[in-house]
Amino acid sequence: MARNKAGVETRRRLMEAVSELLAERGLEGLTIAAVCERAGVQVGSFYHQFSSKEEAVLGAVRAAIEAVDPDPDHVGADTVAGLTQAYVAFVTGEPHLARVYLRLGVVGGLGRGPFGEEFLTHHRRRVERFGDAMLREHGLEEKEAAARAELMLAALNGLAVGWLLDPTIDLVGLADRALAVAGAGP
Amino acid sequence: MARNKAGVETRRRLMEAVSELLAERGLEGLTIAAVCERAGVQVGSFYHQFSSKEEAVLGAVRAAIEAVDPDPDHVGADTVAGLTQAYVAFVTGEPHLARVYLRLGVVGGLGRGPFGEEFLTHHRRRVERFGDAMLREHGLEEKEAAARAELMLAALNGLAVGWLLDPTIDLVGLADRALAVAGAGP
DNA sequence: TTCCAATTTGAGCAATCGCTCCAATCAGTG
DNA sequence: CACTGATTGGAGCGATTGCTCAAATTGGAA
Repeated sequence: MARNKAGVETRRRLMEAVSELLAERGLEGLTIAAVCERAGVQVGSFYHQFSSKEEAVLGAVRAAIEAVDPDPDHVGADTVAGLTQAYVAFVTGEPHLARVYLRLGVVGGLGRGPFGEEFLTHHRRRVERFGDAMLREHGLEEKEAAARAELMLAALNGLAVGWLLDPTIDLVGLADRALAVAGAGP
Repeated sequence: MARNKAGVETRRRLMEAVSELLAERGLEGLTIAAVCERAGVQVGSFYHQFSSKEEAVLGAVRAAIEAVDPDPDHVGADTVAGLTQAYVAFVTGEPHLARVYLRLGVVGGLGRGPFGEEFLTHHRRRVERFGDAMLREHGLEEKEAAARAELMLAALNGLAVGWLLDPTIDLVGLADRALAVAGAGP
């Protein structure tokens, strides 16, 4: 067995190249030719490993989405502040991947390809975790916590969009302000 | 004068076709050929009216946004509630164009093509109008009003993203909530 | 009517892209 | 070593795209 040792390595290099180019050029600029050139591999090899461009991208996207998650394994309890900070850290730390991430959310949507589904699932899970944390920290009824969580996450996503567009805005300060508002409430 | 009567009509039909196809197929599926076919016009005529595909798309999105602008001519005074309602109306009334609009914001950015610049300019003007309205309605110092305006707009953009992704969320209710919070403040 | 600038036409260019195909090569296996 | 399936190389296909350009047409202006 193990007759595919070389194939595994090629696949890894290709995935790495996809991630890098996704960060550098976005989804638009990602071409098979560029991926193969960076991976030091020919087109034929790419299609021996992946059935399509989409399939390869999806793998890299999943990795980018998981990078947003401060606690991928669901151990320990989230805090609203912790989740907020993690999100801000992701956006400022990996702005290019954040852009791709948000782009999948905007372009995608229900029934708009595998990207949208993937993003939606992740989005809902994050809202839920924000809601749970709010439920835990402040004594709120479930519906109120859910609404605040949805709004809080919307504010963070919107701030990320704004900051990617115009890096001079005070992302951290505004996120803190949103956090304070979400805690106090009307 | 008025030697360009026919040209004006052609331009109008092309813009209409762009809007329709943007709604039907999104930015990806928008081709010059399809636009021209729907407008009943040849490709050459398109390029006599617009210098590029980008310019046409930008015009269509701009028109859709201005269609719901409560005060397009900058006379009179905006209200925070009015601006908020206009944005929600745009998103719910023209969801496909709203998606394109947000997409321009996410994909674009400073030095990322004409789309980004345009979006940024528009975004800043909107923040300013929100800020002015807040300054007028509540007695806030300028910096505080600006910060609240930025956060408010971020929340609206984020809510739009969320709603486009998952139309079951209560966009209107959450926008109202954001409005209330922005008015009350910390 | 004559004129001319605005407008329209539509074939076609140049570039790009995802992907196919098959021969050549490589490396475990028996 | 010989065998054989996995892997690689790379030319190139077929389709699409945004856009150009020179010639024809149109219709107000004088």
